[in-house]
Amino acid sequence: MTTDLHTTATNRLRTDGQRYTPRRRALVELLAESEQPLTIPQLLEHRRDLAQSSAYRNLAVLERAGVVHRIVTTDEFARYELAEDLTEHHHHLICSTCGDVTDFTVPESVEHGIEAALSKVAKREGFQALGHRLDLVGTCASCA
Amino acid sequence: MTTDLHTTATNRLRTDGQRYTPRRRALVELLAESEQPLTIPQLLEHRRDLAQSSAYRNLAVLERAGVVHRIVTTDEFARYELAEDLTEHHHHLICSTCGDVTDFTVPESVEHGIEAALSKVAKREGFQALGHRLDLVGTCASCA
DNA sequence: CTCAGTGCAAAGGATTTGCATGCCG
DNA sequence: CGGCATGCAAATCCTTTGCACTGAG
Repeated sequence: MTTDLHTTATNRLRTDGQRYTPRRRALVELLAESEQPLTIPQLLEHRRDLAQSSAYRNLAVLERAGVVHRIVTTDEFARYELAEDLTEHHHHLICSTCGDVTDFTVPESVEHGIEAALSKVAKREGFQALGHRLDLVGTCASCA
Repeated sequence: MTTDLHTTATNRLRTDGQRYTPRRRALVELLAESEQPLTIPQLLEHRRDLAQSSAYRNLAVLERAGVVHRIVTTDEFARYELAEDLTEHHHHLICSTCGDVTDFTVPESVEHGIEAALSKVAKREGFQALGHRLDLVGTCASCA
């Protein structure tokens, strides 16, 4: 299961002509262990041996290969998480005060309703849908 | 109706100890006329007489006062739109290639399902919900 | 050897801020 | 007059890039 993740990562990188190096693997592991998207400073804090510039570069490579996903909230840092298809489909609680992000899921039935409505819109607009994003914005427990 | 918008803006700014100046009004008018969120370069292009720094400052003031809302997509610029309660509740089609944003709405029934599911999650997490955000991410007609 | 990956330091670029001036109250 | 709003230019700070070095094949 965990091996699968790294195998998938290896394959996707290879498709993009890239290698799955120790640094890149470290980043993927950190993201896999975390239950919330992480900023680069957070990643660097967990693994002091990672160089900042390489982290930025490697995350960009991983994103191009479709292994990780970059999300931008309102605060100054971008956050990274594993690509949607490597995790469960989930949504984000975004704290508008501190910018922190927490994951959550909604019932299948709600998902279906959303999907149906969205695909209708996409068709109407000539938009090629890749996925949707449902976030709940508010104030987290610690900022309240 | 249009007057209402400016009256509301005036009041919200006043609450925050701010004035509704001509520059600020110009920004609000531009956003109200547009059917999609605009970046600051776009705003400046429409009104060449606005200074960049003042635009940034005024939009920040307007955001604090709850008159406009700032959204960040994947491209380098932040975008602004009127605050949710000054417009219809709507969602965004976000092009992951060019970063452009288009508005759309979904049926009431879908909205209700979403709201119900989200308020349940919020309660469980001790999260104080301010609103939700549902975006469809993909490739727009002109980038396809 | 070759070439991608890495780290360091310097550069980029959207956004913010300092400061002098202008204007509303 | 007093203080906020404005414009210009300079400063900030996340992110990207140049360059020399190291390591895998």
